[in-house]
Amino acid sequence: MTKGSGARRPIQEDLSELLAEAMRLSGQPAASASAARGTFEVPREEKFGDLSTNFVFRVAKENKKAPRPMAEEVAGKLRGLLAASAAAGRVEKIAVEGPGFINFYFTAQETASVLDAIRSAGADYGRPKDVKPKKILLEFVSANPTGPLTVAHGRQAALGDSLARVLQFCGHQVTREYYNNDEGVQITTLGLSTQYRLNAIRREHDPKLPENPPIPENYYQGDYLIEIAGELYAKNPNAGLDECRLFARDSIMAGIKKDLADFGVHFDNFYSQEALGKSGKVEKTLEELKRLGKVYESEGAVWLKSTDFGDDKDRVLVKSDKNYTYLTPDIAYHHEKFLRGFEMMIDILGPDHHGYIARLKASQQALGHDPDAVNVLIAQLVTLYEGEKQVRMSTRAGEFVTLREILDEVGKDAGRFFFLMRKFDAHLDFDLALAKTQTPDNPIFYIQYAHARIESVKNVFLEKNRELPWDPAVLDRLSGPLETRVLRLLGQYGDNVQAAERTLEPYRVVAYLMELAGAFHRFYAENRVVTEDAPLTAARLMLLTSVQTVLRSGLGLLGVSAPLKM
RNA sequence: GUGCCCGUAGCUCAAUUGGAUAGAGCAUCUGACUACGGAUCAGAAGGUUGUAGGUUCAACUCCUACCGGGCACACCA
Repeated sequence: MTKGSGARRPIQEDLSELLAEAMRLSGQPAASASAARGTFEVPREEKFGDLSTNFVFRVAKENKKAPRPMAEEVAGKLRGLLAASAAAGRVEKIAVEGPGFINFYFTAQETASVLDAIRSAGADYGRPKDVKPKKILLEFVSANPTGPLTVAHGRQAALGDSLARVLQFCGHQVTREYYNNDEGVQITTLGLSTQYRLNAIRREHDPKLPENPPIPENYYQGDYLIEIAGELYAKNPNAGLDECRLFARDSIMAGIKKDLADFGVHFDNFYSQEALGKSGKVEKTLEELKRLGKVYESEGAVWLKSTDFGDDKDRVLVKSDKNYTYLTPDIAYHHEKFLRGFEMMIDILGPDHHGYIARLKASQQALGHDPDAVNVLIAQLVTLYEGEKQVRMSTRAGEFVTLREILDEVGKDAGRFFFLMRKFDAHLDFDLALAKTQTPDNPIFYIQYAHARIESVKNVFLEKNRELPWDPAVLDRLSGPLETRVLRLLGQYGDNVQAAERTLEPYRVVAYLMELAGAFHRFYAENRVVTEDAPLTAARLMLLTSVQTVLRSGLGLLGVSAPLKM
């Protein structure tokens, strides 16, 4: 068996050395291969070749020379050097185009060699090689256990989970954590609201009891508390306030965990704020800040000097009634993240937390940590549509669309996919009607269908053959434009994954998969795969198998299934 | 009022973080099944990138001002 060409080093390495040498020959000193390497990119448009460099522009600027003639000269040297280099036979053409770009066009064999790489790497194909592994704490959802998860949490859950998958795929060590805000004012209000509902139920059973007053405005209004109070009534009709609080809190949290599990999202750890408080770590952190001289007392309250670290005003940590603000335990929590040895923290929050970022980072800097290690991603709001019609959402009177409803309506795959389709900092329009349809208009089906369709073709072949063929010698049969387009995209998978890792944006994987699926469908519409021509059949089956591998890998990064049949 | 985000084709969004003639999908119009899954594919049309300046070989991208939309500005969480 021949050794796969995927084991060869990336062609950029060879080309950057060549380029540096060509620059030297053209009388340009200080042109290092490493400087050249960073300038290579895959051109946006296919007609500009497989790889492109704008290196000449950068050098021309320093030397105040016209880029185009300089590029011509360098390209001439490159052509001369190519034959004797490691890249010989891999590059078909070197051309100067536009204002001075040098474009490299690969040979058909080089383009098709990606299939070898995919076959030998399998599920590992596309894993970036030059990513420095980090210990990352990814905190997301972290919804207060005062009500069921909403669509907004759904988006955060899909984003966080997919991001974790991308980061792990790139070699990072990721811990998924849910900060459980299980004590404090909101939970107290939850207890009161539950008690209110319990009283109402008690009165139904015993009309002699005094009538319930109208429900106070600041109480949680949702019907889910009536249900929970009903369960509590069955267990203990005379439950006191404390029992109401704990019962409702734990019952809601159990529901949240169920929703997350059904959405395919699991956490490594649920970090309890209550436990944090009891551990004394909040006091210790506060002491630490005092020792460092970052807090002061004024008007009976304790303030953090966050303005020293870029915040627009100082923040209260201990109120004049001696209670902590929300910020204080959260500072201790993030301090703990550093002490637990995490090098990078990612917090996914809703848009209402925008103003929170500066003070949180300031607090960590005050404690001597690197504020840039804390990455806060603000996931923008989701607007639901049913076709053209907007689905109204209102937190008023406890009316909102829950994640559970999304799950019931469109399912896990379509739900996750739609939440991931856009950049997280852009508003998301979620069309429930579209997510439910099984037509090519629906991008999730378009991609999954490509995967299932390939399986179906493979099965047609396997009806008459024992196993799928693999023969690198026939790869030159994949030279048409539609095949080339697919091959090129396959080669770009790793770059796209790495872009998702660098920008913390899983939507890049979504966009890539749509492109790959499209290129496959176009190829498939024009070409019959299983024919009498055995080498051609083999070559095309190799192409399809590789597409399937990459589709499965990419869908895996989104947490979306890759069905064999639909 | 102050700060942050956004403004790209009729609609929803891209544009490799400063690169080449600003690209897709939907919708519209015109086409393709004796077919391994038509649950698919091809073509046409659609733009002064909110406006006006600036920075440079090169600006949707960076800077300034203005216009329009969203969000945040608690001893709430």
